[in-house]
Amino acid sequence: MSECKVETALEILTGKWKPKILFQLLNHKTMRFNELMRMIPGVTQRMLTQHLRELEEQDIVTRTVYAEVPPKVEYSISDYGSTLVPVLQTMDAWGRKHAEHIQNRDETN
Amino acid sequence: MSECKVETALEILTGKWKPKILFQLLNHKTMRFNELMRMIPGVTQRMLTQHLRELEEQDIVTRTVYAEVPPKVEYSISDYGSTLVPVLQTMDAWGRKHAEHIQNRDETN
DNA sequence: CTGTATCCCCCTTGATACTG
DNA sequence: CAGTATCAAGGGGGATACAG
Repeated sequence: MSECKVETALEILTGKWKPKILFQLLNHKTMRFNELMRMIPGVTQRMLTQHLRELEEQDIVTRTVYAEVPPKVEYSISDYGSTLVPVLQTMDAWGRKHAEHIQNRDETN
Repeated sequence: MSECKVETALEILTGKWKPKILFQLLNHKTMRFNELMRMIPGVTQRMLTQHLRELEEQDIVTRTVYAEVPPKVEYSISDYGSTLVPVLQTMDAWGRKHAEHIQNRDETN
């Protein structure tokens, strides 16, 4: 690391619901708004909309609106967004090890 | 990713000054409090103390106090904290590519 | 179904002064 | 030198109601 761009990645992931959104979209490939609401316990319409908009603005998520009644909107990880997958996997793997670390530390008390 | 532990890693890195602190400690191996203050423009004593304490609590950073007058305290990345390095490198690498992506996107406007 | 619009609260951060 | 104490500000997030 010659100069720190970690924060650039953090900007994308920072937001209470963003990791959860990405997790859902990675697993289901494409999802509608209500589907995301159902799969992410506790999120409100307001926050889901806001975070999806931010991810869309950052080219991570693709938003597709179908001109139908009732409205239908689908979300998915963009091609560019998929470049984040290795990052997420690395963080996820470390997070698992860290959970063990915490447990070991607390057991020896 | 079977279940999302990305947030566990995010908890460690979340905090306005934490990436900067880790970046400095990785480059200099061991640093005193004032040295960190000088190398991190804009940080206040309060925030530097607070974030260092959190990183210490999470076993990422080691704090060594020397019983001298005037006081001398040294900070460094702990052995366990060094397991974070690959994560930081992955994020940093992606951050660089993302910077290019942004630039290309804006140039074509 | 897929959102907006308001209002409110809390938590992080910052500014500043003080201390062993 | 390496902090702590106190107070204030700002923004992220939540609750609720409304709309195309």
